[in-house]
Amino acid sequence: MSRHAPSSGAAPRRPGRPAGRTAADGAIADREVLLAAAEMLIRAKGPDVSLQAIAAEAGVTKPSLYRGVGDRDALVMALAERLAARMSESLSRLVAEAPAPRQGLRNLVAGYLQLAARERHLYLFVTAGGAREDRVRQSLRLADGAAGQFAEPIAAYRAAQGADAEVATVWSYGLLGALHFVTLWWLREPTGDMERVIEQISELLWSGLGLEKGL
Amino acid sequence: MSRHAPSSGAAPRRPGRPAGRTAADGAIADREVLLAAAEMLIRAKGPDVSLQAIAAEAGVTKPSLYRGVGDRDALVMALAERLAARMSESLSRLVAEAPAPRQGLRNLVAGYLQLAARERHLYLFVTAGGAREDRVRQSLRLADGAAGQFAEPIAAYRAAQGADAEVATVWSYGLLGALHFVTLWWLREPTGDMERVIEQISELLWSGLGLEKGL
DNA sequence: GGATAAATCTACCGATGGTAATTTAATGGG
DNA sequence: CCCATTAAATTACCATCGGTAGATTTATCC
Repeated sequence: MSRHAPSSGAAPRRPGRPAGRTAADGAIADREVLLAAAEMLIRAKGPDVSLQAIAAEAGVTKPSLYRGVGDRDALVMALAERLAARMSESLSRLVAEAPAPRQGLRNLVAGYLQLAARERHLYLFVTAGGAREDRVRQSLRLADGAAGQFAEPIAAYRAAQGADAEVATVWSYGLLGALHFVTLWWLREPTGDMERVIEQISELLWSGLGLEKGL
Repeated sequence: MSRHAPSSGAAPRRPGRPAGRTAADGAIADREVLLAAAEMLIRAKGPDVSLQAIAAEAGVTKPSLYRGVGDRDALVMALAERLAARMSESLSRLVAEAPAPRQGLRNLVAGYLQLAARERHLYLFVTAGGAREDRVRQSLRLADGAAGQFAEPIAAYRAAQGADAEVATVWSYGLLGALHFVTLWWLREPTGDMERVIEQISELLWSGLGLEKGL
């Protein structure tokens, strides 16, 4: 192992207040360092890393990790917010640079799938977090962050059309749920080409089932 | 004695092979008993029950539970299959008795939401199962069971229309994902009336976003 | 320079999933 | 009829994990 990080070995760091750290000078900076280390380790080792391993990766021990970011739920929450922010930025840019709304949706779907695939471990870590917390919250952590971003333009459009803008919240969760499940399915069975999947789910979200009969 | 809940006390049941049990006579029946006890306890105590508690509820101990149903993943899987079967049956009936396809979709959505709400604990147990298994599989357990049921009529309809029937799989996961997230959101925040939510998500799934601009 | 506060680590706890070793009863051969 | 073997269940245990209390060292302040 290259162990480009403090991992474990090195200086066992005897207990006690560290030299050169004044009262509340690094508390916030530490948090970023800890979260970055967590992301790094999750990318490397997968979504089932222990808090001890994360702390070690950051060069500290569990209690310090707790002081920095809180319990495991807080950690997953923080990483979910980070990832949601990155996704929101990336996706909204993709949508904005599309020539037409339909293309915007397609770009959104494509960006979502590709980003999730690229950040596979992190995506799974934040969407299927630990099991001892509230399970609803657990499953919606990432969605909660993104739903607000989705709801705004939907509500604006509906209002402009004179239609019921109340659909925005439900539609946001519905869209994210569809994206999420298709993403999971794709992560598990990345068969065929992704382009086709992107086109297919885009078509569903854009035009709906529109069944005339059957089902 | 009815003792529908051996829970803990009662006869501590000394070790050893039980009296009156021949070789492979009750192995399969036992499995059903164990699963029923698990369902019962999950309904009563929520989705975070331990294997020890489930075993105790069934009147046995952990190793017997293992012999009967396997490890925790196998347990969640088995209960997911049971629930998926119940939902499929119930939902397909609701769809079948609808006068028109659009009403069928609405009935489907309504049935899904209501069943999940009624079986809240069980639903959460099978959709947000333990954290030590494969996370993709974990999140899709229930969906995997239902996706097949959804795919068939979708494919049939598309084929009848001369359209690409390959969408069936992706659309199934997309639909289930949308239903799942809206369900979770509703379970967490059951505000307003459910009828409105049902109508809203049905509209999205039937007609799509159909945005002319924005997002 | 000594008391107090802060920051960190070591050591531990309780619970959990999972397994090994043990105990009891049925089964089958002599 | 008795004993070895096998099946089925329990008890006892292990490893790991999340989380916390207590010990330990350094900075800060009077």
